[in-house]
Amino acid sequence: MADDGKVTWTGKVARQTTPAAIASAQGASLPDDLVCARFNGRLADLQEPLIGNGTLEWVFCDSPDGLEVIRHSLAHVLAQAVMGLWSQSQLALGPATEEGFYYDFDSPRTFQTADLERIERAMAEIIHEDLRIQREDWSLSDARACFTSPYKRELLDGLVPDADQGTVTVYRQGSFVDLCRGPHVSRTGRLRPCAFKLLSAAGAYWRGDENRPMLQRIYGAAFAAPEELDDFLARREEAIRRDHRRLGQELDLFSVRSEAPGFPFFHPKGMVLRQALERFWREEHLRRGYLEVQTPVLLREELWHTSGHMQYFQDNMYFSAVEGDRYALKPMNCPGGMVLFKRRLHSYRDLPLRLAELGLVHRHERSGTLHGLMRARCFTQDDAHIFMTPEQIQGEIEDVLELIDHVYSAVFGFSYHVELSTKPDKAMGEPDIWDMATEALAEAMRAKGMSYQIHEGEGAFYGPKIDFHLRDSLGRTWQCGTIQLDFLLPERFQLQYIGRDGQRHRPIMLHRVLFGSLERFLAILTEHFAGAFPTWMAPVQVMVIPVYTRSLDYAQQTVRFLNSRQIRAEADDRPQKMGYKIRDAQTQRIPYMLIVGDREEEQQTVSVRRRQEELGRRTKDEFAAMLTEEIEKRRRPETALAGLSETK
RNA sequence: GCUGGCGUGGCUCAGGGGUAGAGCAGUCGAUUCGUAAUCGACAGGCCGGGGGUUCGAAUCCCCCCGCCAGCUCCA
Repeated sequence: MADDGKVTWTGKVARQTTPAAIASAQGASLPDDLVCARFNGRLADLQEPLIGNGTLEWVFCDSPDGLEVIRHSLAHVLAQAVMGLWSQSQLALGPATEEGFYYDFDSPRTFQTADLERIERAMAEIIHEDLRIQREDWSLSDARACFTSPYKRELLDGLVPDADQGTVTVYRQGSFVDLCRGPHVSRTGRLRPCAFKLLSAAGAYWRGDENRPMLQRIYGAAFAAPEELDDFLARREEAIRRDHRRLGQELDLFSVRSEAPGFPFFHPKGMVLRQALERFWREEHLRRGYLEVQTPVLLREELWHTSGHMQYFQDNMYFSAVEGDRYALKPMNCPGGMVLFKRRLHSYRDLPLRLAELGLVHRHERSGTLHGLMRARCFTQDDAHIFMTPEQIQGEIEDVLELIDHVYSAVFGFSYHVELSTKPDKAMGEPDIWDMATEALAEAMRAKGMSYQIHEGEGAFYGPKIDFHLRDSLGRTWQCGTIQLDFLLPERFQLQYIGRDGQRHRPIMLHRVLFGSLERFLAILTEHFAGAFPTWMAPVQVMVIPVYTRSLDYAQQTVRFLNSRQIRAEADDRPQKMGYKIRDAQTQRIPYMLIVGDREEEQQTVSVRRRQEELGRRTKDEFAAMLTEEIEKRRRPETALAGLSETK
């Protein structure tokens, strides 16, 4: 057997032959990193009797499948450890996850952070004992008799037992027995080279249903090697350092206060970021034939009946009553766009009509879901509603796809993937309309040669959508842009245009956002750049730092010079040493520092420091020209990791 | 919303029945210094809010509010 995982074995398998036996027959002892086997495409334990002929592949711990099995086995070790410590606990479920594993318990013990360490030690002991992990086939009735936990019972009831044998698989390690599909590593000692760490304990609903009991879930991270776990933990630490709520505080960008939970306040510096983003957004849209509009935030309730929001979105809406009239705060911009389209009769010559709006929407979000700017109760959608004829659908979708690609890839340097979200359970309109709209979106993506995944049942209530998920510098993905094709709202609002034939026709509408939410996009950028924004966005682009107090006049003169060239520059006039001010500017992620002392003043130059890098002396004109170009081209830092958060 | 944890000066945190502390930031003064923290003084808090227990509560108990993690939900 080779250790590269590619070696396969093909042949007739006698009943009761196991992968382990085959490996032994090949004359090798089982290597430590062999996790399990894949027999005819299905994962199997090393000790599992194989049935029929087929191809056997070895699965090692460095493969995705191998790692998943290891994590799953660790979940069992966790369960065994918890049962050993608190035997009154009942087991629910414990699968592998993206980075590790978890197990859900119903336990009289409320797990505390301090317990995690204790559990970890118990787990290490179980691994040290090198218990055999035994797979067993049980009859359904035996299983029912053994597993008294209501959760296991429910799982048993949901299982369709093998039609002939009526058996379920059970795994045993020492005194611990768990109902499980498997596969698992053959002995707990096989987990020894792996690295794991228990991360947290928190509540989780049984089967993810908020109407069912809440269990306690213990999360762990696990990797095949200690270095990978270290990497993972380091990435987690970095994510905490970059958290936009923390940077929002440190860089004085925004805050959410208890006076308005979920409704963010933007500070002057945060406002500069917003405006930079908005200016950029307007440029891109005006260039592409969009017209900007603004629709009211508060509209009469009647309108929301027409749009279907009262029926499908009411739980997320805020209401108000004045002079006996009932109003709703808009949770979406589309109905306002509809009203605008209807303000007069349109000709086919007006189409496509692209109405763009930076619209502030309000949605009631449950308190536990709020998360800084990422999840707020009001946010600005960078919306557009494109009204068009059927023939224009394809071209319009393609144009939006291009716009989004330009902004994500070229300007911000994000990679992204695309999903097509289809009809949800709670949806308005007929299935054939949905099919038509979904197909049109798919067709546009095919025409552009884009690959996409299907996201079943995740569409909006009025139409299917294309979702854009971008990947940030820490490898996390965020849903931002969407394109939604809507045949229903134009119908409900009875939109019309006069066609070339002189007859009235119904337009079709495209909803789309690019950033999704301006606030959330800013949060993503904050974390992606670790607060070290590209110069064109930076709240303060240049900090002029006088070396001596006597240099302050020259520093202020330099600031005025830069301000007159539309550069956001400030002078640090505090009576502090230069190093102090440099450190401060660095901490504030200001992209450029200009050091000015006697030498600079004499020659009318500035000493340029770009973040940590000294660029030497330039004339003021040279520096301004260089910066203006960088700003106008909206150049971004070499890597998003530039100017990191740590203190030297 | 649910489960658990947490709320002490602008920020980060110590104190856990005897009446409030540090560092940073701020103000004032001294220091004139060349690429990541100069020194000193001063000022700043009804210890999230409301009830209760107690001679006495930041500290113990109850109820609210907010924040954090996870679940559920989502741009």
